[in-house]
Amino acid sequence: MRRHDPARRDRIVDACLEVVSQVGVAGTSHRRVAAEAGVPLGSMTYHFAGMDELLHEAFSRFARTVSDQFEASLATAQDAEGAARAVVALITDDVLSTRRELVLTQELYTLAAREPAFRRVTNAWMGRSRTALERHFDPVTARLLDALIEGLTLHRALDTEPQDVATVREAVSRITSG
Amino acid sequence: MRRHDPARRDRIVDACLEVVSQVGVAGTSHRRVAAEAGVPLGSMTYHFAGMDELLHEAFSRFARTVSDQFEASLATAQDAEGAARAVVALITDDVLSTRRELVLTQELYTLAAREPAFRRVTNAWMGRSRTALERHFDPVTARLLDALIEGLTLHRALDTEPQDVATVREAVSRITSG
Amino acid sequence: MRRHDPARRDRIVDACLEVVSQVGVAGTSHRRVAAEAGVPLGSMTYHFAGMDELLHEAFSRFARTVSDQFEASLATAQDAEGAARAVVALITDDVLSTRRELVLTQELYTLAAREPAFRRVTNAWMGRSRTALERHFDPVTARLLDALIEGLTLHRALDTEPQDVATVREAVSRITSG
Amino acid sequence: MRRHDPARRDRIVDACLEVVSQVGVAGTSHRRVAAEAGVPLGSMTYHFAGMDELLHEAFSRFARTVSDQFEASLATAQDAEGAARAVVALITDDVLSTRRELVLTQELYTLAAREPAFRRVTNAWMGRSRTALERHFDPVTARLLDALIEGLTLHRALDTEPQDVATVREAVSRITSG
DNA sequence: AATGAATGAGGATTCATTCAT
DNA sequence: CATGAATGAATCCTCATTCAT
Repeated sequence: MRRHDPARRDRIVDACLEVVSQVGVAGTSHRRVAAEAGVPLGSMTYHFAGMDELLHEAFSRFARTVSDQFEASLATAQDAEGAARAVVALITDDVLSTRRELVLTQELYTLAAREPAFRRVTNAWMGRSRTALERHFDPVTARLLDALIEGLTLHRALDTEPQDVATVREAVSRITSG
Repeated sequence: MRRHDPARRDRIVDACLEVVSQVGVAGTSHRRVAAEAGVPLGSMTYHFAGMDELLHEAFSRFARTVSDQFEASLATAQDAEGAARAVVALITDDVLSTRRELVLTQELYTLAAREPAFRRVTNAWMGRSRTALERHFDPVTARLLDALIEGLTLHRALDTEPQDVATVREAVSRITSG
Repeated sequence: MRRHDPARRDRIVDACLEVVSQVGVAGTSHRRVAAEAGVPLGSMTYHFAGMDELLHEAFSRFARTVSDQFEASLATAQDAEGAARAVVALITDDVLSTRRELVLTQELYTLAAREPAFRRVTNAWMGRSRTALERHFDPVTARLLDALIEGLTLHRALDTEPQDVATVREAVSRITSG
Repeated sequence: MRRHDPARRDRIVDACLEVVSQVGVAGTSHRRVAAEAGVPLGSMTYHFAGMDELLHEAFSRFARTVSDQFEASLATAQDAEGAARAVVALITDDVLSTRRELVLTQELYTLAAREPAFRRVTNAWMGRSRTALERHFDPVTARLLDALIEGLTLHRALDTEPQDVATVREAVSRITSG
């Protein structure tokens, strides 16, 4: 009925992320996304050529969102020490501490591990992270820090026993005082 | 026809890993695994209660295999320095350097991010890695090293531009000389 | 091919009754009904959420059809005596005298014995029968007559040796002359 | 292991009735009956040629059991008046008042409506009932009473609103005082 | 421009039955 | 004598996609 619904595409993309976070890429179907978005099933293949296109758009948005938060966090730091504190905070509090974002990140990496199109998404994401870090650290340290953040965040999220902040602080300290 | 085929379960599990590495958990079906293993479709749900049980067994085997290689690599090291070299070698050469293992690892993490049963698999894996590292490093360093390995391996695998060995060596050095 | 086929639902419902009458609820499958209706298998779960919904609709239609015949028969009666004659005729000639209707009635009762949703169908049916009878008899007699019809019809249908009309007439006479 | 387990057949038959009462003939399978009886699946086709044979044996036993109770109830009656009271009691209290027996009876009738082999079971049952009634009533009354019992019992079981005993008593009175 | 109706392919799973042991 | 292992057929259902409107 509504002739022009420019928000519809957006709504579908958001719904897609929600569905993926709930049932995984494996369980995500046009039907489920359409139901979640409240749009007719026929809309799906009208707006998106296929599941791959939809997933690509959804994960691009997801990566950008998380990346924005990362940049914003680091932007507040005045010096390297402040940046290090921001990094520790990011690992221990933020982003992937929520189940939803851990799940979506992993789903994206899984796609990236297999398909180049999604690897471009993760590469852009990693690129932005490093650029943000390079405002406070030298390129090598930035790269190492980025990898460390990745590893600590993941292990922290998967681990059953909680990792204390002191350990994270120690790790960041060792990498940045190279 | 063949009444007793004790190796059949094993063959199905191996076939499952192969299929997952090719088309992902999302694309893995009883049909495909059965075809890959060369067993009738009916065998699948006879030997395994469902897809979940099969995936669990498959990823448990995968984790154990990779973990064994990890332990074996570290076991040859005579001292901390040798262990550090082994770690660098593991990141730059071994295990996940192949696409197949990167893909399977990510698929496992994705499942672990959502389902506790698979998190137990990753936890056991992480536990064994740390124990192996603790034969050469103190517990905190072992834990940090483990996370670093994770992050570097993943970024190395996803990155388009190859990461040089020197950077990895530098990272390990910083973490272990804490 | 045919985009709009509004009669399709109806045809499936009719086909379902036909299949049930032939092989019973136990032997009724989407496949068989689809084949009988001449529609693709995929249509089945498109038009009906599941077997239960289809059976419910089919038996609702069946009950209504039989109930209509019952009402029509009684409507022609001018007085109680005529109604009694109509009842005798119903038991000895009509409705369940055919195998198909006996079978379907029993299948419905079997479902009703187990599932409340189908019991609502039988209750509505019984309600209409009694209302029709109450146009000629007092409520208690109507209720007793209804039960008697049920029992005589069933026994008549299951019995190997044919029951004579005189016996049925005698039964109706005893109940209505209370 | 146990070489001789003569009770096994019996146990399977009982388990079959239990399964049918729970999920209907439609849902009864060798697997379920085997599980209920605690016997290996292979036993099923060893002891019984097929599902039909098993069902036939099970329902024969069921009919005999219910029939025995019927006879026993009537046997205590000293005269026609006592027999009438016993009949009222049977309808209002006994046999089919329990869901399980209603369900099994309907399942049996459903089979009987379609297959002669099961009709022989119901015929034998009806025959015994009438013989029992004929010890107190003339043949025609016995036959009518039998049908009335059938109808009242079924309607009582399916009806949502409870039928009072007085109505049943009235019905029996009208039929027997013919 | 947008969609509801429709469908064939493929999904997991359950099944009765067979047969070597 | 009895059964556990095995399987191919059939089960219901979900799916992405097509197309007339």
